[in-house]
Amino acid sequence: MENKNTYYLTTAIAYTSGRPHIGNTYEIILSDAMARYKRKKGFDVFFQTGTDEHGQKIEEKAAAQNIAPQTFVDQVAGDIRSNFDLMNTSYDNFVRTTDKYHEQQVKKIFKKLFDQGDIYKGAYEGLYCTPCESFWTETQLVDGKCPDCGRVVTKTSEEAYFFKLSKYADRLVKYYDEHPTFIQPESRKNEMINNFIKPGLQDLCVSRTSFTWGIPVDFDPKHVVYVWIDALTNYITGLGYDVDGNHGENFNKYWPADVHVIGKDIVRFHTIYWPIMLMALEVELPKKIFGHPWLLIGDGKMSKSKGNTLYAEELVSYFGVDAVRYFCLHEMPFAQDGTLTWELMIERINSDLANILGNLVNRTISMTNKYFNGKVENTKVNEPLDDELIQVALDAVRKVDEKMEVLRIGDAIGEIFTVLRRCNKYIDETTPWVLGKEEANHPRLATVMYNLHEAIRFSAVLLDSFMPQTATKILDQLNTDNRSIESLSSFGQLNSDKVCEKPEILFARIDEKEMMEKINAERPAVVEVKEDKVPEITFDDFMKTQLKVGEVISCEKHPKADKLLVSQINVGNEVRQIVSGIAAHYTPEQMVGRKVIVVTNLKPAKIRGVESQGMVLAGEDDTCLELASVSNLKVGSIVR
RNA sequence: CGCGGGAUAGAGCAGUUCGGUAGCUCGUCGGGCUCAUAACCCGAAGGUCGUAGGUUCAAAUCCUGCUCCCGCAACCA
Repeated sequence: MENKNTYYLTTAIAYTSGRPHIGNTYEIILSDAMARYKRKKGFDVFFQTGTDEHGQKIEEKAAAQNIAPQTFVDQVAGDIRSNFDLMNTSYDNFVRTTDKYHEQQVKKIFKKLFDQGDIYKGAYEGLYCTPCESFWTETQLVDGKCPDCGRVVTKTSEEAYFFKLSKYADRLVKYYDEHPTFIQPESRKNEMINNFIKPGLQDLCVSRTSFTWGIPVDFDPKHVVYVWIDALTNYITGLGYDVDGNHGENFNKYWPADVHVIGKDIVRFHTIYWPIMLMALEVELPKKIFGHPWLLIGDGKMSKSKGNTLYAEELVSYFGVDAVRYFCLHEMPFAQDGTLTWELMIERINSDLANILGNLVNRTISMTNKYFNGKVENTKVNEPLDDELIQVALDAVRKVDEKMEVLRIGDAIGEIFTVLRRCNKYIDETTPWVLGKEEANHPRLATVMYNLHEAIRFSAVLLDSFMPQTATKILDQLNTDNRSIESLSSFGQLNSDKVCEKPEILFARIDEKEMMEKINAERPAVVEVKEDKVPEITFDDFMKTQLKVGEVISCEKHPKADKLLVSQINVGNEVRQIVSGIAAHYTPEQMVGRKVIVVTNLKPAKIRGVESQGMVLAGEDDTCLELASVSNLKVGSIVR
């Protein structure tokens, strides 16, 4: 195998259906740290990211706003790009699946695969509910009927193109075996083999006729290319891949990819579909797929309905870019989902960035100014005590590299902080303020300060891949331009024997209580803005809704759904059966006897097979759900 | 039995592959220091490793059952 000095890494391309939240942003921060580190190590790095801009969802969203899909994705892609830029990420190329060169190649790839027999025209068979225009599988049906409307479904088939995956299954497994680190973390490899490959790979549906916002199939224009071939191929089209072999320079130079960094939810597409596609195209396979974990907010996954979505912009506005980068990179476990809360964020900033890092730089530079007017000089009055500090700094260079090799980014940063902690301890051990009192001790003091500067320089050079702005600030303050990783090969290469600046606070300590008050005061405003967007209705519109007081006579759990309760409710002239999604908050016992407000003229519907004849009113915020209840009104009373 | 992940000190996590004294960071308490951003350094308390069994000289780690949590799916009239 040739020893190439290039390094190609990619993120997954972001779907342009809406504004990217911090979980989406996390992926590019992670990748950026890897890209920067490899560059520092001397690799010729090509770092690609981009946006996935086709599909039904986007077509619908654009239609809802009454704008062209292209206009819609232009806007969102712009938002995503500025989000990435805000985080100071150093991507070399930003691919959009609506880019002309990409669309052209996708068409050609599809044609080639068809011509060579890997793609064939078949029928997408399923159980179709005509009124709902939806396909369902056996298991999705409720009592053999459409889970949406309860009507009878018919076995229908729709014309579609399929990719013969099974043909390549053996080769894929062989590739896994020959490249044991292909899938990271490794646990996901077994998941893929056991769940998808062993049971036999199903042919993959690679075209759609149900929407038009996509790349048309050249030779059969009522089809558009479905997401797999469209999106995954960006990794090669972005480099200038050409089906006919007239590749761009970048493709010849950088392919195969060294690593695709992706979310753990799409590991399957990248470790099965994508390699098989490449085999069919006779293109080399990527070397590694890293399925990173998710960044969770508080207890659960981010969701707009919970109101716990966090955006990078917002976090940056409170804490700054590097603090957010630090948190994402350091606090995320390798294989397990990580948690982000405001409190944890503040805790890490105070403890790690302000106390250990910022304060160290500050106190060191202050002392240099105080004792030597900013002059740094290695007087080489060494004591055995110094050796440990020096060793820790040297070890860190190797350890960071080892951790980065196995994609343990959080652990790599931890190694840098070990050096910083050791520096603080070294100050305590050498007590510069005591040495400073006697002129005779100044040569020793100068060495102590030199060692400190040098150890800090080590840390800053290593930190540069993770917190570039901070690293630059530190090195500027140290007034050194010796910033290469090579300059860490031995201790003592600090070339700033001249001066250093007055210390500047790198990270201010945050008063948690104050900050939380500020955040809480500012954030609910966001929710209110959203509500303003709900269109006005007239009085007549409102009066179309009939609301009555009803009393719950009996209540039980829905037999086929965890979140639902089925209540029998007396609304005066009759008893209604109503299904409500409140099982997480109320037990059936708590429901019985309660007087609630019921929408009585709502069109009945089947929910998970049980008929619901109305709706019980309830309110919800981010922490609780509560029924709207009355106590004195008679059953059957009209509510307005 | 729909699929998958998880349960380790008050909080966030490592350790589980390949059994051998239960670890890190934050927080708490006590002490030291004063160069520094009420920062730094030292020390202490705090865990029957979800639960019940099994294998073993030895189990957080391997095996089996169970409970609870979380995602996906379904669904929120």
